[in-house]
Amino acid sequence: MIVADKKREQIIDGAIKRFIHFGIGKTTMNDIAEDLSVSKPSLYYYFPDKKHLIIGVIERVFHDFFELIKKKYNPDQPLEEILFSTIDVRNTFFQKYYMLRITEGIPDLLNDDVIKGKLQALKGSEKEFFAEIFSQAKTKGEIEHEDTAHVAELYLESLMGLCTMCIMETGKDLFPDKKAFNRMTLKQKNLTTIFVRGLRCTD
Amino acid sequence: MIVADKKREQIIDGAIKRFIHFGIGKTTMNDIAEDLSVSKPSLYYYFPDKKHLIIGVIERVFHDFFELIKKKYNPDQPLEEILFSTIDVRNTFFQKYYMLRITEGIPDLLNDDVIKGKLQALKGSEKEFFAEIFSQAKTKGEIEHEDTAHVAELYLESLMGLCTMCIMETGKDLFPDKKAFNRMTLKQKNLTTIFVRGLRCTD
DNA sequence: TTTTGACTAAAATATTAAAAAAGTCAGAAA
DNA sequence: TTTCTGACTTTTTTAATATTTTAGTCAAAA
Repeated sequence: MIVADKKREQIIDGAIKRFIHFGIGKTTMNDIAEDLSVSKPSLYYYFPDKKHLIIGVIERVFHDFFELIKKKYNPDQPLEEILFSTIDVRNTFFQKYYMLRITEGIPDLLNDDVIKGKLQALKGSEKEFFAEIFSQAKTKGEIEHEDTAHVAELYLESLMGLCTMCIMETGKDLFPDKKAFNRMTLKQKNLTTIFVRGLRCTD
Repeated sequence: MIVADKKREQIIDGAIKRFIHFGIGKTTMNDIAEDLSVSKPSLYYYFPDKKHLIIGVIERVFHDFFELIKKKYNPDQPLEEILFSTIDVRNTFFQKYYMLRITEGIPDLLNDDVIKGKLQALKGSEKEFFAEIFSQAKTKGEIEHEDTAHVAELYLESLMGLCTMCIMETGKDLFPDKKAFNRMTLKQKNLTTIFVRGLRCTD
């Protein structure tokens, strides 16, 4: 990694700190620049606009997330344990970076095509990784389902769906409290247990 | 049913028609009154305020929904078939009454305590009914899971979660198109298949 | 008991001015 | 040449206000 890239990463670090504390909408480029004791045009030297800085942040968070689940992944474990472990990692990240989600702020951040595409691609990567997990489990004879890519997609969407339900229950852009959060994790794990059993049985 | 109640139901009918077409937010009490060729105070004779008229609409829709799934429910069918049937009914209603969902309009309709309580109660009824479905399947020896109430809750939330994912994919308050809608239904059914198998297997 | 025209009070909307933030650029510093 | 900055312009948000629309009321009629 060259020096230039290092600086870029530092800016992303600074942005993340601000975003976590105040949310994307309430953070200005000036805030970030001041935190780093540089001028605003410096930021624009590394990022064409705020949107691309946000994309940098998103990429970083996902990258760290992928690193961690890959590091923790042990194909020798039973499938259920593997998935439980990823649920814990995912939810730790979810909690830590919750403020990034809050759409309040940038008007239509989620409607932006570039960001939508990026998120789509990252979701694709995650899907691929999970397809690999299910494939390995199939190779080990732990499950009997054919289309692992399809299964991975269904599984991930179900988990995310439960997560969204949890957020809606809490009430829009309120931070879900510890209790609601644990209930969500439990539900995700309960679904995982039934799901894994369902993949095991053929008939 | 007395004449008074009949009039009340007619008002709800009129409100539903408007709501379906323009959404709750864009519909005024005057609009509804004019459609029915009565004066606005007439509406207020039957409903203390707009909120209670909306509650009346919600109750009606859920009532019709429950009537239909109960009518279609045949305990002798395999569990999977029963659940498939309810998915179809649910999604038909979902599509028909989608405009009721669009929160755009009445600012914090979903944050209102009375409406929240009502929806909670109705969701509770649905949960109970599904717990009954799972209990019956258990009695028939089709599944082996103990806590049917818990299973019902998990199942329903997973389905709703997939639905929410579909809506988010389409993009906020845009009506999901036929294709996205069918994809959603398919996912819900695929999950159901795996879920039912998962309940069948003990280990 | 049910309905209404004419009313008030509250809320949504449109308008505008002021402030804040995004983004640019010529040129300095490394 | 690459990286950075002060001073600038343009675009967006925000705040303040006037205007319209809508919810909800009430005395009285059907």
